[in-house]
Amino acid sequence: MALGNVLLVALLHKEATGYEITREFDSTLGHFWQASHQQVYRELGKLESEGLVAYRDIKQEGRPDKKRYRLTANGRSALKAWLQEPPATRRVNDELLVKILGGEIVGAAMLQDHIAAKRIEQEHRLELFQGIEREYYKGSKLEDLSTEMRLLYLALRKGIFVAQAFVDWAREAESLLRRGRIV
Amino acid sequence: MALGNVLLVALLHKEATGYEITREFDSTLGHFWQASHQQVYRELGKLESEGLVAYRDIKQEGRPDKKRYRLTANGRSALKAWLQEPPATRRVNDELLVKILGGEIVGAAMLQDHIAAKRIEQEHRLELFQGIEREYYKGSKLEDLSTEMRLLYLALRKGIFVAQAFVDWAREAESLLRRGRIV
DNA sequence: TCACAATATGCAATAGGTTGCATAAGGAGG
DNA sequence: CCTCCTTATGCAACCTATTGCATATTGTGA
Repeated sequence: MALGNVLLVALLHKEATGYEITREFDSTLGHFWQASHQQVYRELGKLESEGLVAYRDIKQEGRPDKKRYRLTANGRSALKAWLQEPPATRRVNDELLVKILGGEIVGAAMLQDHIAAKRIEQEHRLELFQGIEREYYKGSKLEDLSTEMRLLYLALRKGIFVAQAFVDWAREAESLLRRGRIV
Repeated sequence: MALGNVLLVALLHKEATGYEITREFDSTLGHFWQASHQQVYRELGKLESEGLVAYRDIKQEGRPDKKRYRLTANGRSALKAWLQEPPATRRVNDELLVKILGGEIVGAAMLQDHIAAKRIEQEHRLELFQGIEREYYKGSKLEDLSTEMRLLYLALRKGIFVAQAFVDWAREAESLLRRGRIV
């Protein structure tokens, strides 16, 4: 039921259509959770049938009506119950590490390529996050921002710490491989 | 097909039964990839039907025969092809961050609890990894170890960097929450 | 002695996620 | 003018993963 609860969080401060929520999964919310538009529509339908969200139709000519969803009182209390549960532990599935383990049959150069590609990805992420930090959080005091923005700050800092750690590790690993110390 | 390829990596240096591979998913390999015994047996059956692994029966009295699986030549080349593909990008699903985003309705104390629980988990991980590093890698030179052990060293270092970053972030976040700076 | 964990396999049902396709109109660029 | 992108929804088939159950023996601790 995790995705359902993520949708409830997305509807916490505003009403939205499935399409708008999908847009959010492509931007900010996508750094927390990812879902396809098919998943979003299917799950919104399920939440509606359970009475956790309700929608009103927005008439449109020539195309299907929009459904603008909002949280119901039941939805709000179901969300609260979920938020109070300790977060579930996710299964570890680290394809890069598995590929490193098979490094003997592909060689050091291939491993360096794989690691460098991920490092560059994380460097971009890091720059993006640091840019957001400078733009929104470095000028003003935390107290002057909305609660939502302050909570986002915690999440942003997590992104920065973890991305930086990955980049640091990748540089070390690439250097060891380059110097022929591993394979 | 990711799990299938992980099983091929597990069979790279040795033959093994489904049960033995499941044991590995509970120990070292579990830090890279996790899978249940049901998944392992099902996937081994599929790999066998595709000719990527083969087994010979080990007779046992009173209980079902063991199947000792080994990599075939086809399996080895399928694995090589997979190892050369750049690792797929995993969907982001960070339940803790989503719960932080909903922090307004549960309050600072609950968020601190959730973050602290994850921090303690990562602190244990970190201690475990640092223990392994001291035991296997601090005494001897990297060159004196097997290739497999050297590759494991890269993975171990990743675990240390990432766990440390999480712990550092968690301490910062807990401190901000404790001082009432967020909610 | 009795219960429970470990060894060793596997099926079935359900839940969750991916991929492909379909519809339909307006606007932008070549 | 024609194609592609964006807006806006959704079904169906498939693949992957989880949960619950089932079997059968040996060894260990209470």
